[in-house]
Amino acid sequence: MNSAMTDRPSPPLRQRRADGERTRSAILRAAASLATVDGLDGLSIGNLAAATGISKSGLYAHFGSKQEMQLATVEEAERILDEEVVQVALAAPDGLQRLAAACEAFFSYVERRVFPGGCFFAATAMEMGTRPGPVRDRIAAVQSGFTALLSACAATAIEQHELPATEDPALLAFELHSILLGADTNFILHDDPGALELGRRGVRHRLGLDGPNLTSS
Amino acid sequence: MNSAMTDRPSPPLRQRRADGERTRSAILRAAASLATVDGLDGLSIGNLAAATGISKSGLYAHFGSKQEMQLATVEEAERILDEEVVQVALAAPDGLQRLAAACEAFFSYVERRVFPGGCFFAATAMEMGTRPGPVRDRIAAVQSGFTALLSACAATAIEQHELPATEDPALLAFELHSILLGADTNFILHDDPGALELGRRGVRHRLGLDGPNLTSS
DNA sequence: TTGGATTTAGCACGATCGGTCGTGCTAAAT
DNA sequence: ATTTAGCACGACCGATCGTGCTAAATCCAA
Repeated sequence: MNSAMTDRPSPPLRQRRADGERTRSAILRAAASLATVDGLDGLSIGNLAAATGISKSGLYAHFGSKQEMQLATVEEAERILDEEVVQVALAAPDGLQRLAAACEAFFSYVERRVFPGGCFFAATAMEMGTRPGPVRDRIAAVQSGFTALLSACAATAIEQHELPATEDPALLAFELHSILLGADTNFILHDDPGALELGRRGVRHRLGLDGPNLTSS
Repeated sequence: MNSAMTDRPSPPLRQRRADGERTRSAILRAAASLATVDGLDGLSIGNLAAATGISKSGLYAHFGSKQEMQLATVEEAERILDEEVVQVALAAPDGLQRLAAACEAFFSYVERRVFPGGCFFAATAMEMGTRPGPVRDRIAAVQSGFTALLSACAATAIEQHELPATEDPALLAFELHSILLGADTNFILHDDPGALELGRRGVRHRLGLDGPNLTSS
């Protein structure tokens, strides 16, 4: 219903050159990092140019407008989140273990400062939430996708009787996602690693993994 | 250790006039609302001046700098949060009921769009989290205060045996706060009232209020 | 009623914003 | 070897940023 936004950036419709591709990647990596500190809108063309050692007009050879640049930056962040969190989770067996693995992968990804400002999508979700447009839609889609992943794992875990049948996968996914978001926010706002530990405890508690007889199994 | 920031804004050290106080309040109310949409940094002096019908330099008679204005805006938002959420919670009896009342007051405050961009502090926490300074400190203090309130209620609830003695008040406060934060974020990002309903269910579930025999008591 | 202080507006500043233009340079396709 | 086109540059645009300075309008007290 909304603007279809999966099309590639229009300006360089022809093929790309090897060195151009390299600098483009470097730009996007820097842009994704800077965006978690200054925000997607707060990230200015001039700042990004200075940070990458490229002239402003040089950037416009790669991205025709600021919005295109933001879109490409979100896609880059999506790629990083996928390889840092989603793929790690997918390496674990489906069900409860994958659920726990996904959460732990997220905590680790925040803790290792893959982005200086914490999770890219936590940082940009609130900022862009009130600004309709393709960038917001893209960020919202990533959030939905991640929640859907958690929800699917939860459903499997219930099927496998690793969680009580009374659990609602959607509700559990929401609660876990909230814990990840809360831990990330507190970690950044208070610059306190203890926030991540609290998040880990919250996940374990919610999944029933820290209770009675759980020393090694 | 950090900058002590409880001192009053310096510029209007003399006494204020009645109408000046009124316009100052009007400015701050508009600023707090705009900040939840554009961000505290994204809110520009020019925009605020246009929104309030006051000239840019007129604003500078009230706040000597942008940072002073941000600080005053945060204090205004603090006042609103207090009267919309904290005071409502304090009207309920201490313990589990107050805990539930605090969460419901928060959901209501988001739902009624007291701020157009959802909770002021959720919107600004991530934005300012990476920018050290008195504004960040102030926002962090409010967050800590709210969590402390939840934690205190939880402790009382445990004492009153409304919650199992195995509960950790700090952990419960963190989880509830995360749910509030997650509900607000999803509500804004997806423009979906269902997010608040999910949040309410999450709170009920976490407090053990939706289980077996809870029709009217 | 008048004097003094407080608001507020007008105007202008340097910096930076996103964006365009024309121009070379160089890697790749021919 | 020559053409082609992606890539990057410096200069520059109008607009807006935060921030001053100054003068006029306005209210309060004596």
